[in-house]
Amino acid sequence: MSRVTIKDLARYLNINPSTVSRALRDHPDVSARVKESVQQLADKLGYKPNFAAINLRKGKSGTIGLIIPEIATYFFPNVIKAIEEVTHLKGYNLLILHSNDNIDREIQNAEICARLGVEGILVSLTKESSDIEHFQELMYEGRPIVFFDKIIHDSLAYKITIPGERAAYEAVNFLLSKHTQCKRMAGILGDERLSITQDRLSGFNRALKEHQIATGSGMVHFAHSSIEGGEIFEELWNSSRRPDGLFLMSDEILEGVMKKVHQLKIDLRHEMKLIVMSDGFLPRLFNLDMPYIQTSGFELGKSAANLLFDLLEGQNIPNHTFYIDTPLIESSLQKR
Amino acid sequence: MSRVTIKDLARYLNINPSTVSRALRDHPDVSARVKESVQQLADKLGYKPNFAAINLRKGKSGTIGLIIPEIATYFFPNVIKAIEEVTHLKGYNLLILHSNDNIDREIQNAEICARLGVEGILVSLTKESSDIEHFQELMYEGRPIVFFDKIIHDSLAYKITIPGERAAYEAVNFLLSKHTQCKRMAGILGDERLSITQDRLSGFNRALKEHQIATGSGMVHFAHSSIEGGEIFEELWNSSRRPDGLFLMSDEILEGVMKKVHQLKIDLRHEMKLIVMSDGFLPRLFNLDMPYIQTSGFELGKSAANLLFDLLEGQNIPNHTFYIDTPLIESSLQKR
DNA sequence: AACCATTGCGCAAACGATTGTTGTGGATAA
DNA sequence: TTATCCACAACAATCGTTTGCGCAATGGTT
Repeated sequence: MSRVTIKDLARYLNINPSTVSRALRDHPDVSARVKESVQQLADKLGYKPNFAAINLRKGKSGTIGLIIPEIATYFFPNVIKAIEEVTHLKGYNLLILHSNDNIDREIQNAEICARLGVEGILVSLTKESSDIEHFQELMYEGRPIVFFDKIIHDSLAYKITIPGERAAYEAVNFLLSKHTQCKRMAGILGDERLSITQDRLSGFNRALKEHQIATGSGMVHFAHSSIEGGEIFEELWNSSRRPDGLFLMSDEILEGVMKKVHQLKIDLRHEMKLIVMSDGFLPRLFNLDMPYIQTSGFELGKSAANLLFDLLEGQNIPNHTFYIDTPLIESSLQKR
Repeated sequence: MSRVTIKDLARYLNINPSTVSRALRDHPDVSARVKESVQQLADKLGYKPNFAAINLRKGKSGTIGLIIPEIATYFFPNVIKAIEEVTHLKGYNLLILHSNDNIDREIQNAEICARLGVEGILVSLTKESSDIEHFQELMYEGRPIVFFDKIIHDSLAYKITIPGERAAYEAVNFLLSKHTQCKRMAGILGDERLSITQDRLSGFNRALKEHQIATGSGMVHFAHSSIEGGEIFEELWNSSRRPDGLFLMSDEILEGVMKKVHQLKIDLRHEMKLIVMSDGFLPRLFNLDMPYIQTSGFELGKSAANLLFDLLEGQNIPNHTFYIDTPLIESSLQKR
């Protein structure tokens, strides 16, 4: 592909390719005179190193792989952006593999990472992933892997996620305590198979228990899409036992709920308090006086990428599990 | 990186690497017996081909590059998703390079594509890109490039974009004609440097001219951020010559406007008609009876990727400029 | 003047896979 | 029996770069 090679330069200058290589990499064994002439010719002829050859020779690819279950969501674009920023800073390239929430594609993607020789991998699992078997091989080969966001808790791997239990607890606790004093809490969560759903569910339940509210039937619902989230909200709203407090675990669910709110022309203010786990975009978009737990995809991506590079640089990191901060924003009206 | 190589298999079976290679690729020159034993051993030892070696030998990378100015927007996540789908279908990998709306990074990214030997490139330009000089070299080398969305019109390259002039014209025309009969139109557009802004501006002006409305001062504004879009809206709203029709060229601007609408508790319905160019997400989120021109990032991404692969497959494509469909949705309430 | 250390460069072997050419043994045909 | 052909594998070169080693000059030290 790239036209002019080191050999070409060498031929042209009547010197050995090895000298050209060293000259270009500023090796001390090469005289300044030669270095200069090589540089000049390289510039003139537009020499571009061939990465495939370098990778082959060095056994490195200068690339890190990012495997994500979905792209077009509230969360992942910012994750990608942060990761891209870090990898670029470190002089690496980013290969993005999309699993489309499909375990088979995830396995394929792990394969691709192996074949391409990516040096490290960042993974957010699909709903369908119940283990990380398919990454074992990569890990045996000593390639650092960091699992983030959607993870398997009881794995030995490095992982970094949102402290879902704590955050959900805090959220629900906020609605149940002094400020708002909700009496009848409900929650709409995401796919049951996801680690983040289970985390947040635990926190939700702990808060209810602590406030001595029975975690009875009909209080927790799982939505598998934004639309289903809206439908569940409608049912809750029309229920004879309409809750006065509602916990939503994600922006996707909030989206569904808000659509229903608009569609049914509901005025929530005096009827039902909402609290969400969100990056803040939707809450601030509607300019509602809504509390939320801020979950930053950007921060998570950044931390995951930094952790990966620490590992790549050979740092010994005894702790395998990390959490990022998730502040409670009491109102989406307050400026950040 | 990958542990076991063709050489290892060959040594183990006491045969030549070339035979192993052919056996694995099902070459007719290899007997069934040998093929089978090679396959078995390869499976058992978990042989994985080394892409760097293959790339080097074949001069191909199996990778296509995607260069985009921004990730976390309304538009690009869906573009990426579509492109990823197509490339995956074709058995290629996708390398995503982020220019962060910075011309220097864009040039860097072009470089990286060259070095890595990507086989084809998809590019959406930054605001700062005023030419495509930095892609010439890649094009000389015969690597197909497709520019999409944010392009340079008077370049000879392959390009595919939204028919912004037509679409904006249609949008404004819609507000000015029978249904709504707006009399005083204004427009909020994006960064003046972008091709898509200029396109849409032309369409806007043409529609005004055709309806014999002076395209006087104070009617067209350029917003460089979502927030600025909101501020311009506020000014327009409070202006003594408040427009009764408003054209917004993107979701980013609509976002800013809607925030203001909520913040100022404005009821637009009888005062000001809006029309937007949008992928439909925001209009449907608010459940407003809002017309919009649908601009689908997904469709654009898909078409761009397909065009690139047509080129890669050596098809002769005389036409260099393509447009995607942008239907007028008369109300965001109607189901799609 | 003989010696040693340094400097600067070439040589050649890798990295892992592919591929054109050559070689070998056995079957077939004359 | 001998010439011919085919099926199957081995050989070797190659992709572009890197790197350990060797070896000539060079210059400085006794």
